[in-house]
Amino acid sequence: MVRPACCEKLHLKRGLWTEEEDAKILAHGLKHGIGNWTAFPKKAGLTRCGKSCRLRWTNYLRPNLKHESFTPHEEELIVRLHATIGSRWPIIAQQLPGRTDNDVKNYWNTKLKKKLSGMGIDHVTHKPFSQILADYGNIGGLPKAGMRMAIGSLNKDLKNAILMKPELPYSLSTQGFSNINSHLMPMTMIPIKMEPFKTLQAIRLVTEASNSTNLESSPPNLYFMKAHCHHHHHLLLVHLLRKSRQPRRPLAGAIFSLKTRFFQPLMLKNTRIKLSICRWTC
DNA sequence: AATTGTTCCAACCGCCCTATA
DNA sequence: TTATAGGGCGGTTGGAACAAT
Repeated sequence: MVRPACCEKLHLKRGLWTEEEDAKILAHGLKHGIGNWTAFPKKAGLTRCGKSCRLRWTNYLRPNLKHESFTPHEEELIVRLHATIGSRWPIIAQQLPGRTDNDVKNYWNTKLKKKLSGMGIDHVTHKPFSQILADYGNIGGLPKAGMRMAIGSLNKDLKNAILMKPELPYSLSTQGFSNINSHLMPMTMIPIKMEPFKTLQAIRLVTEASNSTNLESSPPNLYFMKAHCHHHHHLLLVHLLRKSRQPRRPLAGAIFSLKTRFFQPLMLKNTRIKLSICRWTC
């Protein structure tokens, strides 16, 4: 059966929203709920496409949204999370009550990128420019320990993975950003309240792996994350075997636990790894 | 006061994944 | 299994507001 077209844009209004249109969305959304966005504009008496209505609602009109400026604490959280998982704005916004992914993305693009650059920090790698230059000078001389390896050298690289350092080399204060050399702190010293960051780190690693793995043309890729669970240290080794862009074909892999010393099968349904999967691996 | 340059953010675009028929 | 719609997401843009000249 063929469904009606979702976004027939011909003759539909675009651009900035008027107060009258906002009032219609609010009145209908609060009274009847959202339901199907495609059907929403007609029910609410709007000549916009459903996608446009959804955007207006989620980014501006829905209840409990904050419209005031970002606080220093929110700034710091955004930078830390971006350093951990990159531009996964919906996940970052989930940690900031009342903020939307669009808010966070805009704030990053207009303020925080410049602020980091002004501090001499690269907003992509979150490393000082000086360190990037130094690393660049060492290309070819250092192994990519802990990120990529052959199966035959497992023991040596397990050791490297345990010593893996966190990615963010600085912290932010209420007065601005300040460097505290926290990159020298081993992952095991991160307080227990930082657990969500470990989970996010896992998302980043697995996502990077899934983006770069090609079974046909390159050897299997192995990626590490370290995690604590019930006072036992586990080294989780995610072994990705399949490029995930193939629709409906799960990403196959395995995790290795230092506690059990066994590989366990791991199936990742798609590249956009959800938090629940990473919690399962812990 | 007029012009030009810059900043900011709401909204759009296009791609992707999932659900459904 | 395939085709299609719905919805989520990251990147980008248009234009209003503000600042500088």
